[in-house]
Amino acid sequence: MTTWKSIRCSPAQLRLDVTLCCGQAFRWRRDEPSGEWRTAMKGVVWRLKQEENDIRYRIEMGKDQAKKPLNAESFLRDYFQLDVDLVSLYENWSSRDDTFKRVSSNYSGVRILRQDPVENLFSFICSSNNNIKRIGSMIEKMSQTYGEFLMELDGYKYHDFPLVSKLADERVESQLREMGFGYRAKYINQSAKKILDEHETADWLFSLRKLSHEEARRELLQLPGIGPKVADCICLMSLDKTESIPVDTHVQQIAEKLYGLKGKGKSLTGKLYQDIGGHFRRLFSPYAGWASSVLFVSDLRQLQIQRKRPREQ
DNA sequence: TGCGCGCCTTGAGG
DNA sequence: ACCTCAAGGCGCG
Repeated sequence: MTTWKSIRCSPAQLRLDVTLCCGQAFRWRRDEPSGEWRTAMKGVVWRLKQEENDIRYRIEMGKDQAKKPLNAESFLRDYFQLDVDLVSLYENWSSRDDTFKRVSSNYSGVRILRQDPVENLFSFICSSNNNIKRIGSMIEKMSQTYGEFLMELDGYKYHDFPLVSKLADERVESQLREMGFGYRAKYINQSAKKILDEHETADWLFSLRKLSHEEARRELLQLPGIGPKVADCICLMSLDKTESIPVDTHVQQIAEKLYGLKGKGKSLTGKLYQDIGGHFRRLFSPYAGWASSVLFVSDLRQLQIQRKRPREQ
């Protein structure tokens, strides 16, 4: 039986509410009324709660899931990259850029997760021309359908994220289409097949951590449904490329409104994509991707609504 | 090679 | 009812 334990960690170093629902991971859910954040990973259910100076945590295991030993604390330290001192980074970025200083003051504790590349990759194939809310429900359906069932907790069924081999099955494309995935259904199925065909196992994805940003990016771009932006998301969020800057519509708007960077038209050309990334890298290196994610969060209307909720009652 | 354009699915919000 | 937009990618000219 597991019990609650805690890791010393201030909200300035990590804010669960913003970090877990700002569109980098899509399977965390807030449980009410406990206020816990819950998800399934590595064969167990994770329960987290933010306290004043600690992150409290515990894991739940199903009956036959004591297979492999799992050090929960070291997993969480790795997943949240707690060795990275976020407070120092904010100070550094703020000292180098007044705009960041002003904008970030309302968004402390926004941290890049070190995710599983498989989940990260297939989640972000779903992200194209889509919104965070719907991406979340799509990933949820995918996990319920193809991921291993772990256990039920408080009436909710928890599944691991699907194995690549499950997503490579012939029937997956039509099934995902029926589930409302649209044109992304084909990309998911084809990318899964291609990974297994050309690289034997999904371990290949983890091996990209050892490559440079440019090399890893070039590999990812070979997969269907993965363009420059999604490749940079994967590089940043699961492959340790801290300088990777995914430029989406939000980052583009911030670059234009707050930093005066704009192209000739309103479309995001390859040149503008590189200019924006280059500008932020000059400002915020070597953790430029982390800094740009803070700016990204500040532009999310979805979060601004959520932030007001607790005060209204 | 680089760029601009239309198209691709769905569903929430205006 | 109709439009736009949402962490875009692809194929074409």
